[in-house]
Amino acid sequence: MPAKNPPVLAPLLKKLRTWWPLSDEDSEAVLALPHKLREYRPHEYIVREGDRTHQCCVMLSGYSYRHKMTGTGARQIFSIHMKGDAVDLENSLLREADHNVQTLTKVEAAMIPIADIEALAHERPHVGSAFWRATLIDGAIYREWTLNVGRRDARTRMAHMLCEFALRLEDVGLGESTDYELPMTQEQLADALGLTPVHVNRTLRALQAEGLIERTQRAVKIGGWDKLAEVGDFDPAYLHLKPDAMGMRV
Amino acid sequence: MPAKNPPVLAPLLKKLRTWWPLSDEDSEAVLALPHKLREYRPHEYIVREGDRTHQCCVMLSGYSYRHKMTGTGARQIFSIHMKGDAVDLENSLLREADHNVQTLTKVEAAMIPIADIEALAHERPHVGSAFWRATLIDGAIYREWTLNVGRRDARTRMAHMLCEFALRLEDVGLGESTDYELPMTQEQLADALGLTPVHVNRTLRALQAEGLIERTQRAVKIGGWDKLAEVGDFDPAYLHLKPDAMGMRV
DNA sequence: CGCCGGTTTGAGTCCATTCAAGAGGAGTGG
DNA sequence: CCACTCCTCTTGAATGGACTCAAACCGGCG
Repeated sequence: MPAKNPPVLAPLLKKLRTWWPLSDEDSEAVLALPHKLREYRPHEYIVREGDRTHQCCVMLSGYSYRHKMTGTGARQIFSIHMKGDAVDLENSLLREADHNVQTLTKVEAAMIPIADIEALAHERPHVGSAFWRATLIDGAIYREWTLNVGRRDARTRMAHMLCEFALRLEDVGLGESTDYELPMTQEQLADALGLTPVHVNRTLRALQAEGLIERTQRAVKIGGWDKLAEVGDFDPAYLHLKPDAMGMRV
Repeated sequence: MPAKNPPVLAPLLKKLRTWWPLSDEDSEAVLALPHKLREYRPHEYIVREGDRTHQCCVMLSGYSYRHKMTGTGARQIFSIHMKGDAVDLENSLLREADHNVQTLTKVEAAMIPIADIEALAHERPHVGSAFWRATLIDGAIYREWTLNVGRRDARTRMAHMLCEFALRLEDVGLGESTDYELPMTQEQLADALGLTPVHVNRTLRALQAEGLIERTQRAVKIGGWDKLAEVGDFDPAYLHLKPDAMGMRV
């Protein structure tokens, strides 16, 4: 079922172009990647640890997250994914999946056979470079996440993460950097931060009491970006956002 | 100063071949990458946060580590690197370095201009794929590190890390998996594990009291691999080692 | 209306931290 | 060869940030 609608893979292309200038031909080749549309329900697994997947899931709408569990059942979330993210390259390019990817909300996705991505990367080296770079940026985000979990206290950790989400969501055009949707339960926040749900609750409410954030239902409003960034020890350099996007903030 | 000695970049080639079969021509092209030899002293910076590097440092001997500091001066180590690792691809391919790489011991390295690596990846797509995969594996190791720091207690964390080092060192042919050199101070171990040096000391000595490890000077001897792996909740899948290497253990 | 998943709050506990002091080892200089 | 210094390791005691246990509250939904 080859692509008919030109713009379906546009979010992927946008992401790839961030760090590598692609010619019109290269761009069209990306958009022409064969794919099938697929919809996931909330809380559905996209990839499960141990799976051998042969296609890559590019997100078009909704949110998902990457996680893994310890032998005792404790869970750690590594990252949140949104529009434009290719969510299981790491799993399908290596032997077998070493972690899980699960949806947070309903997700619309384009499934691309991994073989076609590889073939395209070989035919068009610039596309290959763009994918490679996207992978490197994911790595940078993982590292910051580790620093956050390993060396910051609960309050700082939480503020930092809220700042990261703000900028990433803004970057892909979802919400303002000071007011965005965040469909995570406190338990999921806890798993992302390496805390317990109870302590997340207290931390959140402390930030709220200070007027740094406002949390209604599943949305976050930031009252005073600069202050929150300071509390969260947040420097967006590691996100490697587009130069012009960088200028807008901090 | 182009390469004359054929085998200088052999460790890099070995690593690249682990996950992608390279033809003889591709292999020779990798070995023929222009490079300069360089030596670093212990504790010297290879890359500093904020640097813009234009060459890639491939380690030939010695150890180095990747780290970043919070605004309050707390440090988190993300990974340890050894023979064959290309240590600053992430930094030189993106705009500017978002973290530091520093030597642990004396290091011999081959410095390759990043432009030559990119050119080779473009000319020879299989080489590009091999580099890409190496990056993906680094990502997998970061994720496990995060899980370790975020969701395991000190004892488990330490055991897990010692297991990881054992297998990785064995894989590159440095020491046995049950007896290896580990030139890290307890303070560095603490920064890697997200603990304090004092608590690392207590944890180490507790493991030793149980007969699980023996630590003399800067070396580790593992007394009972299976037991340590169990204590450390260690499953080597995330390292994505070669299939045949995997069979040897666990 | 009553269930159910998620949130909120309190009280007590514990793992890891902080503070502090001493011991061991390697290197330097007199 | 011995002092002296610096760095790392070791151990004890007290503290504290985050956890556990537990109960109540809330809003959405069948």
